[in-house]
Amino acid sequence: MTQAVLAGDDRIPIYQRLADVLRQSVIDGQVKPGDRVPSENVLAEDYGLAAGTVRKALDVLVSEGVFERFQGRGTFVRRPSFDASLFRFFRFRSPEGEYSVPESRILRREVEPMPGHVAQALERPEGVPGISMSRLRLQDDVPTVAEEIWLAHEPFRAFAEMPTGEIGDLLYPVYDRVCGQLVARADETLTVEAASPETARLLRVAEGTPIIVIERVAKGYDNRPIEWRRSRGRAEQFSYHTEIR
Amino acid sequence: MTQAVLAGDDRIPIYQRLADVLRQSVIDGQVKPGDRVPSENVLAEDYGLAAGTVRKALDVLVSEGVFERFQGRGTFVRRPSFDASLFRFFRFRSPEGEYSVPESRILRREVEPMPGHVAQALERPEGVPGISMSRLRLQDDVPTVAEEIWLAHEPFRAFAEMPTGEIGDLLYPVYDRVCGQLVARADETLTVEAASPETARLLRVAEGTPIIVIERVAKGYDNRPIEWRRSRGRAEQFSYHTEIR
DNA sequence: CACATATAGTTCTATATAGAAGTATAGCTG
DNA sequence: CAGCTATACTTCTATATAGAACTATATGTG
Repeated sequence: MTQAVLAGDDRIPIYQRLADVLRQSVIDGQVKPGDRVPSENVLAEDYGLAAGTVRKALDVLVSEGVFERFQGRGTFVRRPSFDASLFRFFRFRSPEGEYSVPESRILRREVEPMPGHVAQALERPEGVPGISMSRLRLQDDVPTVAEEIWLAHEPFRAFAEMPTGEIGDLLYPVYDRVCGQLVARADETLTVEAASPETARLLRVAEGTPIIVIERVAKGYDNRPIEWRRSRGRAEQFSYHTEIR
Repeated sequence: MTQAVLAGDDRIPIYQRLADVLRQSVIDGQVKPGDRVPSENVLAEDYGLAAGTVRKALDVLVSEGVFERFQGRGTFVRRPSFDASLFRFFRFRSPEGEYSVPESRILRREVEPMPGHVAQALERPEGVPGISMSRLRLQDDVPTVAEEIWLAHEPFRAFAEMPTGEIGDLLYPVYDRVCGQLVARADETLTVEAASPETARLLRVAEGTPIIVIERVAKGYDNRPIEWRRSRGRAEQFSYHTEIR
C-alpha cells in the first residue's frame, strides 16, 4: 500500500497531507476533543510512513492548537476552552483572586432576519432568518457585560426551540451538545465607545462612560463561522495584555 | 572534539543547549539583526552534531522570533519589527494610504528618581535615578499620541547627555546606536480611561473623552527590561483585532 | 490490602543519509 | 552587453534506526 492513502497533490509535502487528513477527521467529528489520537508508531504503520514524517505532521497540528501532546501519555484532540478568556480581559476575579464563570441571564431570544453586517460575518445571504439573543452577564449580581448574539437559524434549529431554562451560563457546550456545532477558535475585534443610553441602563453606568466593545466571530475547526457576538463592558476594569516582537 | 563545545547540564537536550548558545551570541551582539547565521551544515560540522539536531535548534529560535529562515538563501537574525504593536492603531495613514512615521516632539527630558511602578517594571531599586521624557507624536501637525517614557540612567548615560536636536522621530535606533541597547520585544498592556485635563490639553480633545492607554515595557534579547513607556491616544478610531483559541 | 517493581506503551531526542526545492553567482553564448 | 546555463550553496522533506524519558498498568511481595 505504501502511502496510497495519502494520494492527492504530490506537490505538497507528505507531512502536510497527513496533517490535512487528521485535521479533517476532527472537523468531521470522527474524533472529538479529549479523544486520543493513534500513537505515532501506529500512524506511521497505518500510512506506511517514517516515524519522523508522522511526528512532523503532528507538530503542525499541535502548533495550530488542534492537538495536544503529553510525553508518555499520548496525543489528544485539544479541548478549546477560550470562553473564559474574553473575561480574563475584564478581570473577573472573585475576592479570593480566582477566576470564575459569571452568571448569565438571557433577556431575549427570538428568530428574525439577520441584519447585513451579521449575515456577512456568518457568511449567509442577507435577510436569511437567524437567532437573535440579548444576554447580560453578572458577577456577584453586578452587571458587567451586555451581549448581542446571533446564530444562523439553519444548523441551530434545535437550539431555537429549546427552553431557556435549560441553557446554562456557557453557550458553547450547548451548541456542541444540542446542535453538534463545535467552536474551535474565534476572531475578536476590540473598539471603544461612549456608553449609549441603552448600554448605560443595562450596565448601570452613566451615559458617556467609556465602554469596551468586543466583536467576536466564533469558528469551527473547518474555519466556518458559527456565531456572531458583540459584547460591551465597562472599560474601567478592562486590561488587555500582549507580547509583541 | 565532538560536542565538547556544548558542555553544561547534560540533563537538557543538546538542541536546546545549541539554541541557548546561538541566542546568547545575539544577546552579546556578536551577530546583529540582519546578519546571516552559519548554514545548518556548517553549524553541524562546527559543533560535531547531526544536521537534524542543528535544524531543531534553529526551529526553536525561529519560533521565538530570534531567527528567520529563507529556503535557498539562509538563516538570518531577525530585525524586530513591532508590526503587531497595539501602537500601530494610532498611526494614521497618509492620504496616499501609506503608513508613515509620525513627527515626534520631545517636550521634556531630565534625570530624576524613578517612581515605584517604573522602577519595578525596569527591575531597578526604587529611587534610583532615571531619564524621564515627555513626548508628543503628531500626524500632519495633529497631535495623536502623548507619551511618558522612562529609561534607567545607568546604561543610558550617553543618551541623557545627548542634545535633543540629534534625536530623531524614532527612539529605538538611537538606543542601539548611542548606548548599544537593542530592543527585541515588548510587553504591552492596554487600558482605557477618560481624558484628564492634562491629556485633554495635549491631545486637544474634550475632558472625559475615551482615551486608550498603552503601557509598554521594551525588552532586549536577554529579556531584561530596557524602557518603560505609557502612551495615550484618542480611542475614537481605535480598533484592535486578534485571533483566539 | 498497601506498596514496591517490572513491563509495555507513549512521546522525545539524536544520529545518519539522500535527494528535492529554492537562490545567488560565475561564466558562457549570442 | 544581455540573457541563458551550469554550478554551488542554502533550506526543506523524507527515510531508517536506536535509545532515553516519561506514564500507566499489571504483577508480585510484604
